[in-house]
Amino acid sequence: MKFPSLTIKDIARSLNLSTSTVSRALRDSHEISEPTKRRVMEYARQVDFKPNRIAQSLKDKRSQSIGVIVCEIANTFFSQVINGIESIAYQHGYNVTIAQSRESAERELLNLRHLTSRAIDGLIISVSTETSNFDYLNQLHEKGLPIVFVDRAIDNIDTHKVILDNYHSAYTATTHLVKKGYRRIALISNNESLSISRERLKGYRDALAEHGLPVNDAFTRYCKHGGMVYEEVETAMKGLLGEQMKPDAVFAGSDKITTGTPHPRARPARPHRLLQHRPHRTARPRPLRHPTAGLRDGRGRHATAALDDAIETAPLQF
Amino acid sequence: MKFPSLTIKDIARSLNLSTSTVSRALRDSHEISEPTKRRVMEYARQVDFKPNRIAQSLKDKRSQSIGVIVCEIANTFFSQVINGIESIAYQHGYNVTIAQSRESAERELLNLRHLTSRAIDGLIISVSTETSNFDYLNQLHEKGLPIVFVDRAIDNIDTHKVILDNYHSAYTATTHLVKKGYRRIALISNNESLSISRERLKGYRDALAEHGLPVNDAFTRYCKHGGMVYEEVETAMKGLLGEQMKPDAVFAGSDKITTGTPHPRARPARPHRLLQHRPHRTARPRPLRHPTAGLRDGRGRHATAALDDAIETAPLQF
DNA sequence: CTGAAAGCGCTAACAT
DNA sequence: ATGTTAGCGCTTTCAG
Repeated sequence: MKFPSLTIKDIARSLNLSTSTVSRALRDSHEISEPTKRRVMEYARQVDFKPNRIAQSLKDKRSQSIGVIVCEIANTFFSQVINGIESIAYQHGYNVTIAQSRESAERELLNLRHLTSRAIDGLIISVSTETSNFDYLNQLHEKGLPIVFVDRAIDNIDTHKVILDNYHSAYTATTHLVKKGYRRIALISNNESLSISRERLKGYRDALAEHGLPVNDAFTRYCKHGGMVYEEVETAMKGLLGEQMKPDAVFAGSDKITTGTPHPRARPARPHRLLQHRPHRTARPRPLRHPTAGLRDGRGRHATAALDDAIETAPLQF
Repeated sequence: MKFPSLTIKDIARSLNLSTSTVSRALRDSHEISEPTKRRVMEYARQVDFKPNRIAQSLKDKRSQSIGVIVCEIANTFFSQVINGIESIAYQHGYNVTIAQSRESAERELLNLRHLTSRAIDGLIISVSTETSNFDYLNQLHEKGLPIVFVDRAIDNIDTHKVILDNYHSAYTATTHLVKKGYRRIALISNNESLSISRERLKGYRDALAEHGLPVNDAFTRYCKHGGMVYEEVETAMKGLLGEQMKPDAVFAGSDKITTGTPHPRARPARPHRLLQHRPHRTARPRPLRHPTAGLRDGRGRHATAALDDAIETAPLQF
């Protein structure tokens, strides 16, 4: 805050001590006598002294805050993720600063720059559907910024990732449709570049193949914005219905696509079956390649440990 | 971030200039010659220089970030509010740091202390159901921290508030039930101390009174935690059903109470009618009593203006 | 055990 | 037009 708040200097003056003594006393240093400590602590309590965290950050290059970037907060999935993150972060004295990419690679980059320049101790990110250039993230990672991916990860960056078992879930979903008797199962997927899309695609294709069904490329349609733009889902659906052999079922690759999938106007040979993708949760944390040894929290725990917790505990029920 | 990132000093050294010249050049000051400016800018771009915002904050006592405290992020209402806030904040170069009170006054206070000590330029808060002591908020307000209340406001603090027309909505809802022929309309309300509860209660009572129905105190039950705790809703409902003259309809005072209201096991004389409270939106900003004149954004706009925008544009559809 | 002084990175008043 | 210096609030050598 910018309004006059009292500082260590003020305390020092009032108590006729040096700032360093006050500083040390407040941090309960062993090199300060008990009486002095008490005097300082007591006085600090009285005047409700709060150390300026900004100054502390400048000094020891830690901000005690972690940045979170998701496509959209008002998305049940992500708001729950953020809930979990905030919860654990709070327990460890961390602040959470959030930003939305709105599925735009450009905004994501701007957010990234903004957050990192404001000094975050770690980053939790679910990349936007549009993101295809990972240079900046890679740079940050190589510079040692602890990064945790949620849901949408980047293959080439070797760091902690909390992701779903996309492959098997898609496989199971597709198999379900097959067992129900559907034969021409289409897939409306999120943007191709996303790891989750690729994995789900593979599960879908494998399921078809293993059940002796043909894998028709025309039956896979992509939505660049993951269904955020209504038209793209409509286009995908219309495209499918324009096929000579129309699909008799559609596997919608994600939430937004499901809810956005337009009701087909053209009457299909058989009513369409929309199956929402609800993968199981799997967490597979891997050791960080860059341990960033300097970063520890109050308990001496590695800073990234807090991030791990944050993610591990997030209620990823999708 | 804590890893070595280059500073103005480094640039100055490389370019054989003084740090102040570099600083001024980067901020496009008129007192720097064009050639020098270009040289500095160009070099800064090359090495991807990013000013340390922490240092800037320390200098000019502004953090360019606003704090948001809500009871819970994973609540459609609030996640949408936050969405709007982040969106506008982003446009104005502000960061958003969020914290959850989880309807606990204690956590709220801790969050408040944490956020303010980390220097936020403004606060947007929806107080917890539990909050009854507003001293700290008042203090902050009097110190000049710009505060905006969302949804749940505090009467005594005279600042911007974005609230719903609780009175009329409750009146309308109750009237609706009356017109449907219900006569013994109960109210399960959020905690009594909340302004929204009081206003809704008033609307409910007035509607009953004006339609010639008795206002029975036993027909109003409160949930301290606004329905976050399942038992409290159950208790309230059981209490109502335990009345000699059971209610024939229940007006649930908020989202969480609606969704949490247990199905009555006891068979009522007539099926219960749950009506969810969906007030219209009204924003009634009032001029700040403490203009905190020093606070301006890049465009010279008053800092609180940004906060206003943030709120004004938030999709408060409830 | 306590104090003086330097420094984190940046800005700005004050020289030149 | 550019450089010198001081200072934001805190921590931390380094000296007493």
